[in-house]
Amino acid sequence: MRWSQYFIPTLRENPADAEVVSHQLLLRAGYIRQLGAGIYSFLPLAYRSMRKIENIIREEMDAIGGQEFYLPALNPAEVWQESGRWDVMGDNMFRLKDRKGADLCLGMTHEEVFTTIARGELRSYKQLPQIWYQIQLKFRDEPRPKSGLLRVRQFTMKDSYSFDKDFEGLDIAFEKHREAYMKIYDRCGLQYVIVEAHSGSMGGSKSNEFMVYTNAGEDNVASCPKCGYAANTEKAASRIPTVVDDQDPAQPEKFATPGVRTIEALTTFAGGAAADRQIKTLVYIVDEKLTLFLLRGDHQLNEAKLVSATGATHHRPAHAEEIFAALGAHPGSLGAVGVTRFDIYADEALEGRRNMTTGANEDDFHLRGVNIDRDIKVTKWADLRNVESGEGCPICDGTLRVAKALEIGHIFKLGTKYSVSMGANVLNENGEQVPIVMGSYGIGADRILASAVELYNDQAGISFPGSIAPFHVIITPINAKDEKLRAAAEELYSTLIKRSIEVLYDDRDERPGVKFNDADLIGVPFRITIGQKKLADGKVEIVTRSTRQSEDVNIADVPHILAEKLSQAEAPKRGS
RNA sequence: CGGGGCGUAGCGCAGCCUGGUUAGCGCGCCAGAUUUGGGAUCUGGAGGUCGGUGGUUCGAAUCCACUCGCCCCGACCA
Repeated sequence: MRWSQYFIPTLRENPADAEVVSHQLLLRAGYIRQLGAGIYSFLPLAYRSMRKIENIIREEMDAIGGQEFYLPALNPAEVWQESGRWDVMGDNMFRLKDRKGADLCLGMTHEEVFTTIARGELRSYKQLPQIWYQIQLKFRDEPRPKSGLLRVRQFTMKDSYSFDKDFEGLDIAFEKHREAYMKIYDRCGLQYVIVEAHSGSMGGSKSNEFMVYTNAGEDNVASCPKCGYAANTEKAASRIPTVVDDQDPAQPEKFATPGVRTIEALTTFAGGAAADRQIKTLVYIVDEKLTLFLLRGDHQLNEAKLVSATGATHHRPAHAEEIFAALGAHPGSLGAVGVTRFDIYADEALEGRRNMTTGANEDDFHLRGVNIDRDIKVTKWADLRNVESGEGCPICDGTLRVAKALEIGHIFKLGTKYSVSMGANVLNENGEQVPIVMGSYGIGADRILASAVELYNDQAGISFPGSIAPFHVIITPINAKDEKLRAAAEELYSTLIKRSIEVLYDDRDERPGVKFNDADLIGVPFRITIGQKKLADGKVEIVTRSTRQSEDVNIADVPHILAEKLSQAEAPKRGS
């Protein structure tokens, strides 16, 4: 392409409301423009990169036997009602009515639609296994779209679904996807880590997320440098030192704690207790029911773990009035001793603890000498605690560190959740109807683009990996009006096109500085600079964007030197 | 949803508090000239219902009310 005829609206300054670097650079480099909150237009450069990403995904999915479909984004309510997710998805689902008043929605994911096809067409175990996929738009009415392409309401996802006759088959399909995903991210040049994850509204038993470490991410990953354990903190476990308690009195003792409202305040209050000798009582409304959650005073509740423990569809912290009505005290004086009317979930770190201090459910009073086994009627013990940096690895004797990360893919073992609720069965070898065992696997293509920018940028702009850059090379003649330069550039341009090298030719009549800066900004991996002096010796300059290194080469050698550099850049390298 | 902030030319901003001629500045854009190895210079131009609606006032970008949109911080996910 000739730059003068191609639409690359670069910006000199950062748009004011872009915070994260990928958002700033994609805007400045003329890749995207915003239409609304979490809604972006992809301009030609971005769309070229997106197609490359999609094709890499396509090739790797095809390589594991995936078959590409294209399903509707517009879905009738019925299929979602059958699976039960019409209600579960809540406000995150875009809903609409047709002219007859029938309920429809925009697909957030496609388990339901694919399962509809499976149950209609798959009859026998002999037709299994199947891996079906599509690359398509997903719509999610996010509570808070943010960070440019990182969190949007409409995005492109490769979603695939595996159908097997049994769980052994699912294990194989899951492993195939895991391998395929690794190849995809490797080919896209991303550094990533695979972590254990929380399955959320997808359901199912096991899931892995593919994460890119970046501060722009919204997840936290706990990892052990020693043994390689890695998990989303929504799921992560950790090892913490046991606290040895003193002998407790025969029964809890109530004592006045005027004005003490926090764990912190009670640690310094005369007659109080250290935070790890306190029981923190949190009150949530879980699927309409008021529920208590107990943690050690110095621990934080992880709400994803709350969901895992309770199986909740909806949850929120209870309001102070609701709490007072239920327990007779305000936050700051709450406890679970003697409470029987409500479910009580207790964190495993509290097991066996005694001589603890907690609220007395009477404002300005606490109880000490509490023995959990004796004094509190725990409904269920569960892991509720948020893992923190510096805690012990659950697998080895290493130390965990917690870091921000962005989710770029997620693979789930669904099991029979959808096949059972929607009636997708096949006949097995014994002639029995059995539910198909399913898996579901997603990759956000837009997030691959954005995370590549997060990972590969510098002061001057984007530095895309060769495999997903919109162009392989840019030709920059120093002076558009110099006939010799122009002729050399034109000739090189058509030569490279003939060699199938994707070339952008900056034929604009701009000053060299403008062209160099624009070339750096948009992130083309190689630049060929053609200037008078070197051209007089038959030479041009090849500049590598990522390293900023340049070398002078004979103009006739450019095509094969470039071809070599490009094939090196394309070579898959292990990312994690 | 709760909390904070912002809407003035394509982009970045000033003006608003304390209402008063034709609403400014930088960048970008158009024309011409001189320039051409890291975001040139000069000259001359184009471009704005000041997010919207209603109100107060002789007079509103400016004050008031409502409303829409966007960004950021906390609970959701590719």
